[in-house]
Formats: sequence, structure tokens, C-alpha cells
Amino acid sequence: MTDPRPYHHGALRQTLMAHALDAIAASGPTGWSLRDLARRAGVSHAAPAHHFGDKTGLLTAVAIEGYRTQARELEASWSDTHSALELGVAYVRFALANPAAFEVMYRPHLLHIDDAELIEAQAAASRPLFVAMTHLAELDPSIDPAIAAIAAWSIVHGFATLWLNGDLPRGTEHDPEGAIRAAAAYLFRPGGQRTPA
Amino acid sequence: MTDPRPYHHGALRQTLMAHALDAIAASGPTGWSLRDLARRAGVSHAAPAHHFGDKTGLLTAVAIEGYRTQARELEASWSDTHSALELGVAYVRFALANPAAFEVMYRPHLLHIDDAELIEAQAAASRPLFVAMTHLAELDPSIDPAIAAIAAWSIVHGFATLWLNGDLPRGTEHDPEGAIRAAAAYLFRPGGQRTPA
DNA sequence: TGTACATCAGTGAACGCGCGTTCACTGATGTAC
DNA sequence: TGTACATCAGTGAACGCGCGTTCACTGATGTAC
Repeated sequence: MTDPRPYHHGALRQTLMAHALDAIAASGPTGWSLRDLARRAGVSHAAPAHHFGDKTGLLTAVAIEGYRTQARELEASWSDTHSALELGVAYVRFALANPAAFEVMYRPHLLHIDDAELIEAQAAASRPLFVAMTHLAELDPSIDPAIAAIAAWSIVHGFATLWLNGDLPRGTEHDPEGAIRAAAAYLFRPGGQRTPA
Repeated sequence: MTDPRPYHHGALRQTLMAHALDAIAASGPTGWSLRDLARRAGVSHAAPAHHFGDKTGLLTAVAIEGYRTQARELEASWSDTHSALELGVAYVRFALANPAAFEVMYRPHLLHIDDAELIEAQAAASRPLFVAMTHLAELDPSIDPAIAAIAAWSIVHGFATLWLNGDLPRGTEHDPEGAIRAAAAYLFRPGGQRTPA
């Protein structure tokens, strides 16, 4: 009656990564075991080691895939709008759509940080931010692109983190994109002198 | 030759919390066990359950203590400076000085979120932010205090998170306070109209 | 000052469990000739 | 078209380990009278 499962799974690597995303979303970046993932994939408990070596290897694979997707989305946002604000909204949109990957990507101590593919994917994902900040500094010479990058990255990263943790007050829930768009608009209002508030 | 340890430890609760902070800083909010903490405190493995019940209880105690300290520091900063910018710097200073507590405080799913002391401590810690934003909105009527609160909280929370994870580029390392002060100064520059950048 | 008793803090043995890792293996697939 | 062989993906039994939890206990402390 039961399907005779073929000896070779066929797409075990991707399947394990998908289950890892579920497990991370449910129990955090370390709240699961390789055996658990194997069980979910219907495969023997020693199989995951073939593909990832260990947990860190799997998390690294998850982060790489996350950075690649993020890079694609940020590049698309920038070339569509040439707006730093919309780039920030795209950053938040990615985080909210991919909470598990987002939770892993920015925690170097969970990853094999010297993995070449990881380093390259990270660099590709951060490029649009620097392009946008340079663009901004050209329009407004009072803006220092390095500091602006820290400001912009911080506000969108902070918003995404707080939103995913459920820390933001009720009301934000139904329209997170609207909330970050309004909040981030306070950054880089053109013209004004910079003085401490 | 060895000290005859007294049957009663005397300050086991505080000692376990201190070791928990070390363990969290080293291995993340869940990368340790109650048995491990008991070992570090030189006490039998069943002792921690007396004080905290379980891991979540201990993390809740850590978060409560964190929020109380944070509330004290933020209140002091506000009453000393009446500056929203300096309040943000104080938020970052707290996070960097108390990384383990900071890592736990904003993750409700790690905590007993309906603990009355936790709720009260959280509320006390967030009060200065709303006071400061209300103050800001009085000075500049174009500022919406609710949105400004999200913007301000996001930028300092994001900065602290990225800094603690080691994600920010070299250079920021030696003067995180200077970096967040410069970055946050882009928020709420007086005067300018709000338009998307 | 003394005694009895309740309460509290911590002990230590026992349990069953899920984990990562190892290892010799087997079944399927791809390639060379 | 067929055969031989290498490689790769996944198996399953075994191991030792640290874990949380339970439980009857013991030693110290505090309080009532």
C-alpha cells in the first residue's frame, strides 16, 4: 500500500533546507537537530551529514541562499525606483517574507564565515545599499555615505528585527511596510542642517 | 584542604543568573543547560529548579533584571540631557554593556511573557522613549510621536543588534557610540519637509 | 534561654530520551571502452 | 549494445553522552511559645 520510496531521494539537499527553514521559524536557529530534519524528510538520520557535514554547514547553506535571494530583490528594487527609501522597504519586505533565513544570515557565529560562496553572496547583497548611499550623497553633499549607510541599515534592520520578534505595538501589525516607509522617511529629509534633536 | 562548602549556598539565585549571562554571551540564549549552570555554581544539578523552575523561568529573571537596569539608565539619561539623541545613545550603551541580557529581552518567545514583574519592567523601560518623542513633537509639530518612536527605536535597536553580531564594517568598532550618535543625527533634523529620498 | 516544629535550600541516585558520530554496508547512477 | 567499474547517495545498527525530570532525603534556618 505504501509508496515504495526510491533509494535515492532525488532532491534531499533542497528538501532538508526547506525543513530547516520551518524548524528555524518554529524553534529558533538552533532549536532543532539533524536527526529531526532527517525524520521530517523521511530519510535515515545519517543522511543529512552527506550534504552538509553538520548543523553549521546547513545554516551556512541557508544563509547563502538567503543572501542570494536578497541581493536579487534589492537590485530589482533599486533599478526600478532609484529610491533609497524603497530600497529600505524592500529590505524589510525580504526579512518579513523570509524570517528564518533572516534570523540566520546576520549571525556570523552560527555560520562557516570563511565559506567563499557565503562571502560572495554577502557582498552582493550589500552592494545596493552602498550604491544608493553614494547616489544620495551626490544629491546632498551634507550627507556622508558611510554614516548614512549605517543609519539606513540600522533603521531597517532594527524595524525588521523588532517586528519579527513581535516587539512593536499593535497597529503596526497590519501594515508593516507602511510603518517602515513612514518611519524611514524621517531619515534624509532634504535641506535641513544636521543638529542633535 | 578544600573549603567545606556550606550546605546552603547563600546567594545561589544571583550566582546562577550571573553564570547564565556568561553562558548566553558565549553560546546564545539557549546554548546551555541548567545542569551546566549548576556545575559552574558548584551545586547539585537539581538545585536550579528550586529557584527558576525551568530555563524559561531563568531567562525571564534575566530579562526582568535587564529591563530594570535599562529603565534606570534611560531615565537618568533623559533627565540629565533632555535629548532624544542622547537617549538613543544610552540605549545602545546599555546593549553593548549588557549583550547577554539584551539578546534575551526582546525575544518574547523565550520568556514567560505574562509574568507580572516582566510586564511592569518592560513598561518602565519603554517610558522614556515615549516621553522623549512627545517632547520632540511639541517642538516640531510635523513630527508624529508614534511614528517617530518607531523610527528612533528601530535605528538604535538595529545598530545595537548589528554591532553585537559583528556585522558592521571595521572602523565602527573603536567608537560605536560616536557612530550611532552620527547616524542617529540624520533623524529629526529640524525644519526640512518630509519627502522620500 | 530552651525546645519543638515548620519551612526552606540543596542533595544525589535513578529514569528514559534524543542527540551526534562512526562505520561497514547496499543500492542506484554515470562513464569508459 | 553490453559490460565493468567507479562514484555517489543513503542505510541502519551501535556507541557513549548530557540532558530534564522525579523523588525521597537531609541539613540549616526561622519562628512560636
